[in-house]
Amino acid sequence: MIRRITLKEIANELNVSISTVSKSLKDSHEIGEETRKKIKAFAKAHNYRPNNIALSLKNRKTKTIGVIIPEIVHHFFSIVINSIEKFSTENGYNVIIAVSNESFEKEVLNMETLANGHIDGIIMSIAKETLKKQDFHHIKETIDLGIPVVLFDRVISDLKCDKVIVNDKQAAKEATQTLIDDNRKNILLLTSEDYVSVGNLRTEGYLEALKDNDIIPDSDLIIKVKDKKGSELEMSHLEDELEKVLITKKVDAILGVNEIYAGSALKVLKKNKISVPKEISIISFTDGVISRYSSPSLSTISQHGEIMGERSAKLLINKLTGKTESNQYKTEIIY
Amino acid sequence: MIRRITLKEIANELNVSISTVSKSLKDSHEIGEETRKKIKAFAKAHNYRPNNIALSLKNRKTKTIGVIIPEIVHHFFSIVINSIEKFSTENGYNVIIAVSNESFEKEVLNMETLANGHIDGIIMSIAKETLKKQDFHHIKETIDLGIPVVLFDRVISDLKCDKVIVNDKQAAKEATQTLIDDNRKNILLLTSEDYVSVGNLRTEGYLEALKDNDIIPDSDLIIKVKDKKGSELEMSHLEDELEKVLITKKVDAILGVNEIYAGSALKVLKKNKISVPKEISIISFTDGVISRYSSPSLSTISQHGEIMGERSAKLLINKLTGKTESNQYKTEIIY
DNA sequence: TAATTCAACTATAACGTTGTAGCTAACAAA
DNA sequence: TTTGTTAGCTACAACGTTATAGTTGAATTA
Repeated sequence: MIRRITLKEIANELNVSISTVSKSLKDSHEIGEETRKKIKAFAKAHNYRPNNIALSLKNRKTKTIGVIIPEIVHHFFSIVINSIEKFSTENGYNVIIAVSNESFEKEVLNMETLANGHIDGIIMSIAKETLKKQDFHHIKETIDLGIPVVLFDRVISDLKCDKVIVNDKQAAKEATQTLIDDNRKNILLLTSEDYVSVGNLRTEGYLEALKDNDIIPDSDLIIKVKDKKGSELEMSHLEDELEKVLITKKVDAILGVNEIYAGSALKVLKKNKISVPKEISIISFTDGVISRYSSPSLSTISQHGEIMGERSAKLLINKLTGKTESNQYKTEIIY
Repeated sequence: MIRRITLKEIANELNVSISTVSKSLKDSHEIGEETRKKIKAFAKAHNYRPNNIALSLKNRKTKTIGVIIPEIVHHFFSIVINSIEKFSTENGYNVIIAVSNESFEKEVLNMETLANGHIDGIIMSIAKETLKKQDFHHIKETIDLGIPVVLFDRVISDLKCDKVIVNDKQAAKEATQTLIDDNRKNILLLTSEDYVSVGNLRTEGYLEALKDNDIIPDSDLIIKVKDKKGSELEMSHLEDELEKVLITKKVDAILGVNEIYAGSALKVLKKNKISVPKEISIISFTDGVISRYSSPSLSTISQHGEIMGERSAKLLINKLTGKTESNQYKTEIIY
């Protein structure tokens, strides 16, 4: 086991001062060429690497970005992380991951840990429970400490930070319009509870499209899926409810606010031998793999995970490198 | 913006020395109770948090684990990461993510960055290209620096580190046996090229099971999928080949070494109106979501991503905390 | 010859901690 | 009175780095 060599050790070995070594390695002209060469050769031979922790302490910069996401085993979020990681690495930043598991408490804890630790800034998507509670003190405090934050996808508006969102309302509206244009007017909406802003916006878009086409929304056709962490149970519940609606109501299209819901719908339709998309057409927000392997394919509305990750990372890194004013906040909308 | 308060600042405010503050906050009995109380109250009021970077420098410990994986948008790996993150957080460690994208060069780079940076140890799964090259100098060097490494899933045996693997050979053998017991003796194997140890072991298991049952392996029934990064192309190539075999050969079962291959197979079978599992049964190694939403469901062999992640993290943290000898290496096999 | 300049280096402080050793005043023991 | 003990504090070094402000000795200038 070979411990990494330090400037001090090099200095001792070569009988010069630490400063001389430091400056030589930085090719400072304060140091004579001969000495410089000798020191650089020695450092190279001993595979010298500066200690990044010491540098972090000195520069008050860690070159590391913290990412807090609600889930990691989730196609959309894993795409975003991948994209954040890619862009960050290209720009000399490391990425630390923290998972809130949709829990408020865990999110607060994650935030604390990151804010006290080895990171320069945070990219996050807010947990469902946090959105429900509407308690964002932890985010505010982090921002107050001078740690830049970028929110993506699940965002709240009154925080002093950059944001990256999909124009969910517009996208849902357009999707709904597509269905209507296809002469499908009995559109079942599978959405989440109201406190999830994304689901909410998509519902708004859906409603707006109906209104534009003078269709009166039928509340029986809007299923708000209750979020019971256990998800398995949640899904079977959704499936039951769905089956009920399909019997009592005429439905010729389904709009799902995420791929899990749409996947469940597909399953129910198959079970009931309803042909897709002939009898019922499904459109879903997704970035998932599911649709790729289910037949028939679902029409999908991309959530642009990749763009989202890159934009978020770019916004944060621009703040960190001083390329954008630290007191000016942008909201990027991805169409 | 409020900068975090330091010991020095507290000391100045209260007209005591830095040592006194440090000791008070650690409840040292060297300091009088009154002074201690006063300092603790002041620190609390000003929300004092120790600077973890300074501590890292002093203690030569960062309480951070680096993870290098070939891909992140991948169900198996995302499960492993999730599990690593969970276990690590519970034990006071942060997790830094690096993605090799199956590239040797990127893996070496990742390794370098991590080894110079804010981490105490590394958990990794080796990139395909690295396995192909059989060049592991970067891993060796990291280990030589005294940074403990844990390998999972894609492992090579002659490195001085802990390893966590699935008993792939055994699992494949058992799966194959199941098929044979079901009176399916014309089993098509969809596997990867030989340098991927996992695929290789599974192939071995497959062959062994055939041998045990006195079935002579038919090389036409073993499709080794060439890995062309682009994956889309790769898949359509696989599908073509598969279709060809299905025409020329009798096949009553398919064993896929991963879920992507199995998914493709399923697609082809559907396209050709071959009923699954009546005419052809599919068994696949996977942890994926795909099978959950494809009908009929694939029989799957779990890769135990969760257990794998946890075991890896546990092995590493045990090394880091000195619970296990630093020069003793374990290989854990998950059945 | 004395003052000036300059190249080539070194010393020091600082980033925020902590542990060890050292100091001081008060009191007890001899 | 002198010595010893102790409580309660402070000073200092160290972790590894860099930027700023010195310090040399030799060559150049007046």
